[in-house]
Amino acid sequence: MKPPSEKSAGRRKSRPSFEPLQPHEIELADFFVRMAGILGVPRSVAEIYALLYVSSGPLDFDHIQGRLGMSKGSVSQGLKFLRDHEMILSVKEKGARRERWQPTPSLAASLVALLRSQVLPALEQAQPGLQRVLADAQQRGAQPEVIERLSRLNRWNSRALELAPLLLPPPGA
Amino acid sequence: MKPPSEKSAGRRKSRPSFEPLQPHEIELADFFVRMAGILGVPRSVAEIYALLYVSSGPLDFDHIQGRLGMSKGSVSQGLKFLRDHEMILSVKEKGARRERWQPTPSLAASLVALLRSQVLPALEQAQPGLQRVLADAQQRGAQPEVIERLSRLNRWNSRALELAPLLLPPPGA
DNA sequence: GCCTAGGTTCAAAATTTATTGAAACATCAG
DNA sequence: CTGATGTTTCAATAAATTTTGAACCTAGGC
Repeated sequence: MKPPSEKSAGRRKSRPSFEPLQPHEIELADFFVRMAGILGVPRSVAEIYALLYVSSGPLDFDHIQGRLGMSKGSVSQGLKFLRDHEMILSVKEKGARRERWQPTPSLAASLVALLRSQVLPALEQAQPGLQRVLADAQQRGAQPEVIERLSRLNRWNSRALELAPLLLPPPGA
Repeated sequence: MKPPSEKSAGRRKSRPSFEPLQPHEIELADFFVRMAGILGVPRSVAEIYALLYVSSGPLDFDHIQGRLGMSKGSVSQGLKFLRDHEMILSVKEKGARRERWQPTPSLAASLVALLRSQVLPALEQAQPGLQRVLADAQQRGAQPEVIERLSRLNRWNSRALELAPLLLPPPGA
């Protein structure tokens, strides 16, 4: 209820008002959205990443929300996803309360981390089940053709699990 | 309305009645469903593939529908998808009307074809857009950091397009 | 402690995607 | 041609996923 004592001396508080995405920004966002779609990553996440990717400096929460015109919830969840997959970094300025975000230096590394997080758990979880399916088939005296298929599947799974830590190292390298 | 003249001499016509999936079949289906999910392939498609994969001989439309308990439409669309991506082969017996299906010999090749069909079009379609975004940034005198990022993205896209036909050859090899 | 800027959570709403089933189509035997 | 079998199409429905927004935390300044 109290009227603002200062007009707008530099720290605006009420209506930040961000401009909508420019055509070139939209184009890049479309690209990221499409690519993300292949991996099942939601549109909002791709949009956030794209915005950070074309922006010169790190952006804070409100900028992202404002420029993309998306809800707080989506921005929060999107940043969480990108953080969890090591696709963005926070740049905290000393004495400042807000965090500001920028893309991780290597997009390649980011993608690898992303794939890793999707494929690895599936492979690991499948391991015992696949072995059981093969054993079962052998026990039942299934056709050699089927046994062969299931064996190959098992070998693949094992090899993939062995190779994974080499191709997709967690922290060090 | 006419009563069956023959009891069940071998060709049953009214109630084929297929048995539901066995535990070991379900386990394998779960694996394929999970993996397919990563690539955005629908559950029903993965289930069909899994069933063909554990089955000894080729299966016809009705068997697939019956054992998976899914609708005609889903089976038809699923088979179309698998056909289009060269993941299954039809084995037509001479004189028989129905087609019978079995998985392509190489699952690896199938997966490659699948990836190809998802990623390549996206890369191709993105090419001009990405170039435009980069040109735009240069023209606007954007930060060197941003220019560098966009350049790298362009180089990647180009290289991926060059490599694609080598890694993922369409017919011959 | 108390207040507030900054951010998270999560159930409900909106949107997207997959599945169904009835009608249309195709192909072959007679 | 006719009738039956085998398959595809596609609008309607169901299911899964994403987005929203309001309530709820949390840390830091006073």
